[in-house]
Parts: sequence; C-alpha cells; structure tokens
Amino acid sequence: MMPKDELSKAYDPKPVEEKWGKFWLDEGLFVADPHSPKPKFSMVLPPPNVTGILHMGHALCFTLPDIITRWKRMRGHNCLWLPGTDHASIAVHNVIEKSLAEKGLSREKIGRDEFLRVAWEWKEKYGGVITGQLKRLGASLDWSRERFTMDPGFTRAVKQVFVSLYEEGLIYRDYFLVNRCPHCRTVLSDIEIEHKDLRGKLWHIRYAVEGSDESVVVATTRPETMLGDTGLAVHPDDGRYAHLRGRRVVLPLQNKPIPVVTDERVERDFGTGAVKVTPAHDPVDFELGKKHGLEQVIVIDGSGRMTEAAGPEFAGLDRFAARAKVVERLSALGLLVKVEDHDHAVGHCYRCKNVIEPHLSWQWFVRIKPLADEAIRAVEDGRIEFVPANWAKTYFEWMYNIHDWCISRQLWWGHRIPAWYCRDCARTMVAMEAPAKCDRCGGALDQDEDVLDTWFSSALWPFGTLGWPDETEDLEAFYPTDLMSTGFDIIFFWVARMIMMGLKFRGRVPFRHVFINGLVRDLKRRKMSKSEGNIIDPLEMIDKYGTDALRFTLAALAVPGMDLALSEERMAGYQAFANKIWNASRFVLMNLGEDRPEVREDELTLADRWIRSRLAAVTDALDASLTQYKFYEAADLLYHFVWHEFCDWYIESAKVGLRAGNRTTRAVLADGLDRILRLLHPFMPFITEEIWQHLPGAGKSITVAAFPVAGPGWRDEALERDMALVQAVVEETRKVRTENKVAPREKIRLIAVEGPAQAPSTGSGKAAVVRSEAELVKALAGLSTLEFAEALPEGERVLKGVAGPFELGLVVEKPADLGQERERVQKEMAKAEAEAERIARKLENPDFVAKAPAAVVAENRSRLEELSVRLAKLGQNLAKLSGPA
RNA sequence: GGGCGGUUAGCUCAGCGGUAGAGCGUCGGUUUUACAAGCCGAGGGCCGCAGGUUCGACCCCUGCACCGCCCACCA
Repeated sequence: MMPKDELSKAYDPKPVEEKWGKFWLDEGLFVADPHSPKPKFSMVLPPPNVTGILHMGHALCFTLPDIITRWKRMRGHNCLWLPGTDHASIAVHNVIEKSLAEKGLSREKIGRDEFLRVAWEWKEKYGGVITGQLKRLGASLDWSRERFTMDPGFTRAVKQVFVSLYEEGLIYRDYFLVNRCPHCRTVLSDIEIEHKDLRGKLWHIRYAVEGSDESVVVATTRPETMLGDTGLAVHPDDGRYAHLRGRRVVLPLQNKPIPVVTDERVERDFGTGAVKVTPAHDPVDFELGKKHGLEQVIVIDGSGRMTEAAGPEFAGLDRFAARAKVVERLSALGLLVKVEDHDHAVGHCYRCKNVIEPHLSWQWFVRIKPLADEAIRAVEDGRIEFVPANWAKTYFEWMYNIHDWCISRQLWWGHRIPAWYCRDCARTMVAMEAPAKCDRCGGALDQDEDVLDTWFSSALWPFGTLGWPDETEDLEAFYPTDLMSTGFDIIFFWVARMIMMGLKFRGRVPFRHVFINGLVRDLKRRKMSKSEGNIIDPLEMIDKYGTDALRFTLAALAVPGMDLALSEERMAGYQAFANKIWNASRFVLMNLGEDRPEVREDELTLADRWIRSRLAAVTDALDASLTQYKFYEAADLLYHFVWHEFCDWYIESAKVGLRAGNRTTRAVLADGLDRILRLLHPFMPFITEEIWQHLPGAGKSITVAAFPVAGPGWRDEALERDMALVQAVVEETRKVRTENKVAPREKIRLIAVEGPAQAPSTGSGKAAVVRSEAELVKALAGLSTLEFAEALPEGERVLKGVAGPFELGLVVEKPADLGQERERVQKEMAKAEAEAERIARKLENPDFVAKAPAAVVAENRSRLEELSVRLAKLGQNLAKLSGPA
C-alpha cells in the first residue's frame, strides 16, 4: 500500500496501467487451476492473426468477455481465458511474398523449405506484436497457456482430425469446379467469396445450327468462356427450340460442333432462352455438363490466363483482355447480335478483392451434412444459445443449405495435408506420419503439396488448445467452454465449424453461449478502413484517454448485436468519468485514517441509509444486466450511480455528517467507495485496482476480491421516497434561485409551509423528514436558515416555489423581477395544466376506469390530485405576483 | 429473389403496452477546499408514414417508404 498523499489531483492512467498490468501477470492472478474446487468459467480467445495489429474490432471483442471473466472471477469462479494466435495462411503469404518480391524473389524461386524458414523467422519476430498489444487492453488472459495454431501439439490435433474424418469417409478428394483467386493463387471455399453487384454487359451471340441456315442466339455475361463451350442448353418444353433436340450447333471462333441438350434448369424467360454451356468455367454449367455428359474444356488457367485450348489467337491472354478480343472477333464476324447493360453479382476474393475464377481441379473436401445435422440440433435444443437470439436464424439458414467444404489451399504456410500419393499405382495414403512406401505396390510416395484452409484448424481451437487428442486435465476441467464472443462476420467461417468439430470430436458443444458483437464503425457509421482513413486506433486511444476509458466506452456502446458508432468525444467523456472516480476517491481517502471505522447502525443518517439502499439496488441491477450480456445497460447503471447518486448527492450529503464528526458516515463513505470500485472493476480494471490498494485493509488484488453483494435489508424504498422529498425541496430551491438570478454565494432564508393533508403520493405528512434533515437541506441548497411556518410572508423579496406537499418561500436580498417571475410561474402552470388535462380526460373515460388495472387508475387519480394542488398553489402565487405589478 | 436489422432531442443511442430518457453538443449561471476533465440550472421530440388491435401504442399486428447488412446457380 502506498501512502495516500501520492494521489495526484488528476488521474494519470499510464503509470497505473503499467504497474498493475505487470503485477497481475507476475502474481499469476489469471492462471487457472484445473484442480480448483470452485465452479469453473472458461473461454478461449478468438485467436488474432499473427500478422495482425490490434484494431477496434479486437478491442471490442476482447473487452466485453474480459468484463464477464473479471466479474465471474470476483464471484468466486475458477476462470480460464486462454489466449493464442492464428497462423493465417493467406495473410502471411501476402506479407512474405511481398517482401520477397521487393528483393526480386518469389516463393517459387526460393522453394518450399526456404519459404517456410523465412515465414517462421518472420513469425518469431513479429508474431508477438499483437499479444503485447492485447496485454495493454487489460484482458485477463492466462498467458501460461498461450497457444499457436501451428505449434506441435495443435498440429497433431489437426492431423488427427483430418485422418479420422478421412477414415470415416467424411473427407474426400475430388475433381471439382472450385473458386480460385488468380491473385492469391489458391482455391477458396464458397464463403470466402464476396458477391458484389457489378454493372456488366449481356452479350448476345449467334451460334449456327450445324447443317442448316438456322442459328441460335445465346446470351452471356462472360463471352471469353465461349471458347470452352461444349454444349448449348434449352428448356425441354420450350417450343421455340423443340426442333433443335439432338442436333448440334457450331461454336464460333473454335469452329467446333457442340451438342444441344435440354434441361429444366434453363430459364425460358432469361435472355433468349438458350444458354451456352461451359462446364469447366461456370458452376451451373459444371453440373449441367456432368448430367449430360459434356466435355470439360479448360480455357482459363489458375492465374486467369487463357490456355492453349482457347486457341492460338487467345492463348496467354489475361481473361479480361481475352473478353475484349472475343467480343471484337465476334463483332467482326457479324455474330454479335446485341449488347445490353446488365447488373450481376460477381465473386471477389475476400482477402485481396480480386475477381474469382471458377477453376476445375483436384481438391480435398469435407462432407459436411452429417456434421451439420448434429450442429443444427445443438442450437435447436438450446445446448448452445446465441446472444442475441436472432443470430441463430442466420446460423440455421446457412446450416440448412450448407455445401461441402473445400479445405485444400495451394499455399505453403499452414498445415500440410497428410496425404501421400504413390508414384506407381495412384494409391492415396492418409496418415499421421509419412508412410515409408506405398502399402499396395511398395512404390515411392509424394506428399500432397497443399495445406489446409486456416479455418479448418481454427475449428478445433476450443479443444485443440486444451491438449486434445490427449485426455488432459485441462480438457477435463475446462471443456466445454462457457462463452464465445465474436463478430457476426465469422459465424459461418468459425462459429459453425467449431460447433461441428466440437460435437464430432468431443461429443459435446464447444461453448454454451455465443455472444455476437457488432461492428465498430466511425461516427458517420462507416466501416473503418485504411483506405477511408477513418481508422480509430485503440492504442492511440489508450495513450490519449487511458485503457479504462476505452473499455468503458466500448461497453457503454455495446448493445448486443448492434453495430456501434465510436466517437472520441464519447471516450473523452469516460476519461472524465475516470477522473471523477479518482477525485471522489481522493475525497473519501482524505477523510479516512489508517483504518476503517465501523458502521454503527444507530448512527446512520438518512443519506447513509439512502446510499446503501441505492447501492443494493444497483448491485442487483448490475448482476441482472451482466447475466444478459447487456453491457451498455450495466455501464449506464454504474455511470449514473457513481456520478449522479454517489458523487452529486451522497458525497455532498456526507460532508454534513463529516463536519459533525460522524464516524459512521466516514465508514459508509469508505464502504461505499470500496463497493463501487469492486462493481466497476470488470469495466475499469486499472484505476479501480490503483485506488482500491489505497484503501485501509485492502487485500492482495481487487481482481480476486469478492464482487459486492447487497447487505441484508439495505434496500428501503420508503426511505428512498423520504430522500426524494428532501431532494425535491433542494432542487426546487436551487431552481427558483437560479431562475431569479440570486447570486450563488448569497445565503438565503427558506421558509417551508406544509400543505393540508393530501394524497399519500405527494408525501404529505413528511414534514418531519424535511425538518429533521434541515442541516442537509441547508447545506445542499445554500441556505442560511430553514424555517417552518403556517403561512408564507408576502413581499417582493419572497420568491415562491412548490415541492411535493411544501410551499417554499425564498427570502432574498434583492427584490425579484416580477415580470420574469410571472413568466416562469405561468410556464410551470401551463406544463402542469397540460398534464392534468390529459389525465383528467383519461379518468373521464369509463372504459379506462373499468378496464385498466386498479393500480394504474389509482396512480392517475393521485397524480391528478397532486397536480391540482400544485396548480392551486402556483395560481395563488401568480395572482399575488400580478397584484403589485 | 430470400432473410435480418435500423428509422426516438442538433449528434450518437437507450426504452418497447400505462406521466418520452441518457451522454455529448447548445444556452444561462458559477472558481463553494474531491474534481473547471468540475458544480448549479434551462431549453430541445406529431418516437419514419398509413392503417389496425387495445380503456390506453414509441412499444403489439398489417402494409408502405427510405437506409444498412447477410445469403442466393437467371447464364
């Protein structure tokens, strides 16, 4: 514990964050114990890419679960939050290949082994950047268990899963039309393709019917693929083309006859109703081709260039250049019938944004339906809950229509596919370790050149990180995990696949709750991107406003499932909040000695009891909010309570008790602060630890201090109403004096007159409360005296107000500006009248009185009564104001 | 084409059957020994539009409009 005079006047986050961030890790406060008797709470961190640097998306997605973890830890859970990083095949390739290119090298030039050596070297050097940044966020991760998706243990898990699925027939190899990115030079799965609507053209091309003068016009958005056409399809019921059945058409430019087939999938209403079929370059055509036994001619290669098969005129051209040339040639031949504008969706690579090319090749696939079925059930029957629940619908939608998953990638950085091919007999062997020779013919083997989709390994994260395939203590103790916090953009990529793999290999769901956070946008609701230049860098924000302010901002904006618009102003606001906490704490600490006084029940003031009642209410509400992952609600609760109840009312009230030397008020102040710090700690870990350590009798660390539980009998709503009445008198007095421009330093006399007995809700009969709290009212409202009388004195130096059952008279030095005062009273009356009228109308409605719940009717009745009393008093005041003027 | 979200104060957002809320911004006052990153006070809203249900609708239902996402093999 440091001496308290070290608390500076303003909160300076930097040294505090450095000190406690290090302390928590040195003390191993976040290291989980698989043998702990406490209830467990576990999570795995969505592993950021090793290439990554921390962005706001990370900050949000890591701050929110950290709040939950810290809360659970303080509530006595044995918490494990396991960190790690992802090898991110394509991202690393892009980085390494770029640096190779700068040296005039390429991955082909240096070869696989050298490439991997360079990649590992790079990983060792830069892979720690993001983890270092993560620590600054204050995320309470167990770094003793940090993992990497390509570390030896995890690699074993990946191989094990591949081999098992292969042996079960759930992984297979096939010659299939897949998506290939010519830039990244690898194939991709369906969900790695982003469809964007582009303004394109629809070219109508004439194909001659073989052996006749007739011709057929087809429409296409990709004329260059016609070079690979191997058929022409029409609808079987289309009368226009009935006579073409069984005939052939001649493919222009290639001068090659191709058959006419009929298929119900042809839309008669689109284009001309006749469609060219290019089985090697279009997914629909691929299926049509298979069904009708059409040839597959590859005219575009994996780099997006035309092949020899495209003909000497086109071979070697880029696909887009070829398109222009095909159109030009067709036009010259008079075969281009017309060209229309046509918007259509074009697939783009999700990494590099280039246009995807359908590509026919041998690839590995996961037969996904059997895995998906069980994963669907797990969400249907509630073993897994999405928060907010409507994301389950998105999940189901995808899972019901799921396609087999292409998992091979033509890359080197990643998990190499554990498959070997015999050079002599075409035998394929799949095994954990390289077999010595072909088990059928004894021939030499070559390992598959490809690596696995990065998401294939990510899918195993929740159990692969805990030691699987070994049955470890960690696996036993911490699987299934409790919560997965992630963005909606990777529900398909990651969440769904973790569920499938977890169920398949552990027989249990990988996590119980999936919290879906929104996207962090800028103030104008634009996505943050480098090209827009609207990135808000979390580290910069931490330097500027402090980690706690950043965390609190993210929490306060985190409405489940909603995107959030981040603003620096907001962060500055929460920086001010941190400072407010700091200063309130300074005040409390200043009034404390070396030890904390005991609360004596009989010495508790109204304000003391009130703040304890409020504390009890907030504690319960906070638990409820966090249980439902309503971070914004929890943050609001705390902000409002700390600033506007504890600071604005309680500390100000407590000063009265402190001046009187009340030990119990000091005790309540200290206890209140202690509780507030603990309630706030999950949101603002650093500042709360720093202050808490200054409290007499503090424990080792607030991270493991007990989360507050409301004291028995603290909540007292009747007492809160008493306090509300005191507050109403204070507020009315402040208002009247401000509006009459009475100097704040002028101590005025206040005379209170309690009205006749009225409805209970007006607080009638509570004069005693205000009377006994006279000192409090005087202090808070800046009064010289507070007197109680039968009637208010008259005169131009008496300003009048109404608070609950009281008429208030403020005796001031300077006469009031009657005109202005009259205006003020009139405005108040108008407001009250409008409300009274609305309520009266409601009460005059017999249906309302008969059908609305009795309590609602009663509430309206008493409110109306209250208003009429108020109106009467205001009316009298107004009359008197009008008199002498 | 299917699905999901949004539309509330100048801005960013809560609320979701019973008297319209917060933060920031605006306006006025204020250096009262925790805090001017503060304190005190004020102003500001036909809760997207049109119907319906209800004693009562920002809230529930049905349409519509606009904005934003996701999915999808009309070439």
